Amino acid sequence: MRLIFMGTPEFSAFALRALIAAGHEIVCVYSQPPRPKGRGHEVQKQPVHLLAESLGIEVRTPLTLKSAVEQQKFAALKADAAVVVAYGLLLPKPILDAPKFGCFNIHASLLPRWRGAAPIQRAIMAGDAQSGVAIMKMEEGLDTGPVMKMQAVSITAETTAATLHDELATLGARLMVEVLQNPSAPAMPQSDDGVTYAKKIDKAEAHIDFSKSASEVRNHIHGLSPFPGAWCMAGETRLKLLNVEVVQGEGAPGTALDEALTITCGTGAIHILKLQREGKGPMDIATFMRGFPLPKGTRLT
RNA sequence: CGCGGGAUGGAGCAGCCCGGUAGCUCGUCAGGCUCAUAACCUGAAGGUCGUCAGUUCAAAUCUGGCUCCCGCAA
Repeated sequence: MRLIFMGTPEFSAFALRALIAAGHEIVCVYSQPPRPKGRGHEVQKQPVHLLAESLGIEVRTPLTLKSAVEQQKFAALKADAAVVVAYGLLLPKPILDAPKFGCFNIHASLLPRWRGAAPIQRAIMAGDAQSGVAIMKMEEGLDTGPVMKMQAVSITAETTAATLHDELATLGARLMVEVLQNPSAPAMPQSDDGVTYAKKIDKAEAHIDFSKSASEVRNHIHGLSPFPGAWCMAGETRLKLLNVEVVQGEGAPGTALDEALTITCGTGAIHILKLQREGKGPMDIATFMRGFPLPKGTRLT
């Protein structure tokens, strides 16, 4: 099929690769414009932008799709369908209606739970037992369209935002390819029950609160791992905790019970498995301790 | 020109301020001890101290450029 692809981050890139591998013709890619970011505030192109460019596909980066001009340019592509994955712009009705079969979206949650911006992180942070991917036919509302295909995956004690992201990106890409084999198949409207919204992650949320239960602390850390990364202070040094496990133990919240960074929480304790100190790369706990010993009794705040 | 930390044997760090031929923890290899061990003992190998230039009798250590990594902030 002649497809328009609209996406921005790495999550979307998985889908773009899969669509191309499935033999679809990508006539144009829409992505968020390059923005100053990172150290030095250098202007950087988005992952999907870079991928499309390397494949020789035309890339458009409009600031909005509300203008009639952009809408005409979009319609002029005469696409069979548009695939939208974490694009970052609202699609006005004229855009949604332009492609022959409409616009299809990959969303990383079991809709209607976790509509919105950060479904992967929110599912883990909330302690959900399951997450998943939904392919929906897009409507004007925020992630409200009828679902064409949905598949669940389980969230375990080891799941982090990174692992779930990759798993769902791969799964979502596969499901989208399947849906496009029969784009006019019936879709199931979303239930009105169980609707929740996944708010954007606020940096202020990333500070670890050891007074919560061990499993809550773990969910918080894993949901934000590795980005933006849940953190705490060890004296003057900022530590980003990446992987932890819940273990037995009690004491004043935030206290090291041993030399191996077992830290007490409100109830129970966590054992740190992987972390990153400011200015350094991620490290497993044994390696970290060789160069940065934290004695028993150390308080993390 | 957003702010800042870092680059030292395979890994993680110290040493740099107060220049003088490199140290710690671990790993590796060999041997020993032990019923046994991620245990313990003994010994060994392994580094042009990121890179280029400068200052100096002498630079990991001081000065300047470059490359790469990371934290914050956006």
